[in-house]
Amino acid sequence: MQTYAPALQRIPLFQGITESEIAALLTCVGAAAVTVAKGEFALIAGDAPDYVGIVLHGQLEISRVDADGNRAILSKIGAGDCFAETLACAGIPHSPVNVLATELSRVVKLPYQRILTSCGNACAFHGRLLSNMLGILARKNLTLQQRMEILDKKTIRERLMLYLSRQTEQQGDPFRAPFDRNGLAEYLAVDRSALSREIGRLREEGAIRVERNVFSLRGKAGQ
Amino acid sequence: MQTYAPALQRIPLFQGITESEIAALLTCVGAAAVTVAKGEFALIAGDAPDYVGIVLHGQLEISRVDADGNRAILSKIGAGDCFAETLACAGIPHSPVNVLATELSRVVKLPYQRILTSCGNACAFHGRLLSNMLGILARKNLTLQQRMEILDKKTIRERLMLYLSRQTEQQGDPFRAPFDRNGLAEYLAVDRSALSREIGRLREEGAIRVERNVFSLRGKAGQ
DNA sequence: TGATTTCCGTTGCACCTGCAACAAGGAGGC
DNA sequence: GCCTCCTTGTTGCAGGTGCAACGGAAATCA
Repeated sequence: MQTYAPALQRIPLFQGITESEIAALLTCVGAAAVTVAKGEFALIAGDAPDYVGIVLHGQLEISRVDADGNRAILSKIGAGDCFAETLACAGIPHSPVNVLATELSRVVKLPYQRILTSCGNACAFHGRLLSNMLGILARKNLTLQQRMEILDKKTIRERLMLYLSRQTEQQGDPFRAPFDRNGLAEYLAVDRSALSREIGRLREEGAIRVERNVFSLRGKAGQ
Repeated sequence: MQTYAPALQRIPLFQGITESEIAALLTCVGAAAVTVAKGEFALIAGDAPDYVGIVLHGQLEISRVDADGNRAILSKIGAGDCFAETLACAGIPHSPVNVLATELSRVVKLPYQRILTSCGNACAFHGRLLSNMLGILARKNLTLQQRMEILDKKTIRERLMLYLSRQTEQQGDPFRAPFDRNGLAEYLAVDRSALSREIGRLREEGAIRVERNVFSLRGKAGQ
């Protein structure tokens, strides 16, 4: 039945928990696996997100519907990703988002209340689950915060330079960005061509060096 | 000694826990209260944020120092606010930020590891503490996400309209914004005068109605 | 009441940036 | 090789926006 325990072993939520412990945990919290056909919803706006969702396989998109009926896709998730965990933890009674399967998918739902209330059994890994959960939320928090600092800047140059200096701090000086130009432009929330233009200017001024997605803050002279 | 338990009762981290339980909890996790003089640091960049900080009284500012030495103030916190909780939960070994007291302050530090490992005593409220913690992180997450959606928009008009429609969804139609113009401009990350200009245009077009910080999406005709 | 400060709207101006279109180079498929 | 698709750089243009400055209205306070 719970043949999906092995697959879960690698995702952040279950890090540090052995396969057999995961299996025990799943029955302990009353995990339920469901299949979601393409075009169907794993979670509908308005429903209570009282569980943590995990994608076993497939592809789903998280979207929000405006009052005007416009649908905005917030993100896409695949195997190993979680969903609804923030809503569940925040205790939001009605989901503001939809989770729609764009292909045949299978997801597990862990009832949030039973994640919280540690079972009577002496399952120490239950504590680990909570710890992992806190870690996931906190790291997502830091990620959001980091991008927000960038989006607070008003010019492309400021956003780019802040991004570059942050990355340089973390990865050392010549560093490889995990984006192509399009991705970087999206991350900085600016137009791609305008970004290219600004990169060109900075390069010409000798402030940065660029080759494909490898950046260096050392000017030409500095080598 | 732990005369500060009553003050803690009202902050989100301890919601649903009685005063006496809080006192027990504090000794249980080994909470330590420290006084921080004006100009001193409660947390220095590079140090291990292995605790959750709570401000009992006073005022502190969280700042980040660039490689160039420029200091950027990220936020200010006061009585009842928490700090370092995200870093602790994320397991960040070295704090990227400073927490500086701008006036004589007193803070409590709860060792994170001991928050996680529930004490041997049957303290059920320990679970509540974890639940509260998850709630805090998750809500902060949603707050960040919400603003991020706004900052993703490229024009003032789009940002403002998105903000207004979100607020209208939550508060009903004529709603009072918790900002003055300056604050709203900061939240939307745009220039104040440019925001005023755009508000003027929208009003003239009949798309919105505004009086001070009360907004309505119903056009003039709609009443 | 009068003075001071804060908040808000307005405007002129420069310029940054989004947008669209195009070209060059590279990667991969047949 | 040849073709196609993807990525990146470039450019003209229009318009949105930051910036600075000013003036009036409202609020706070003595």
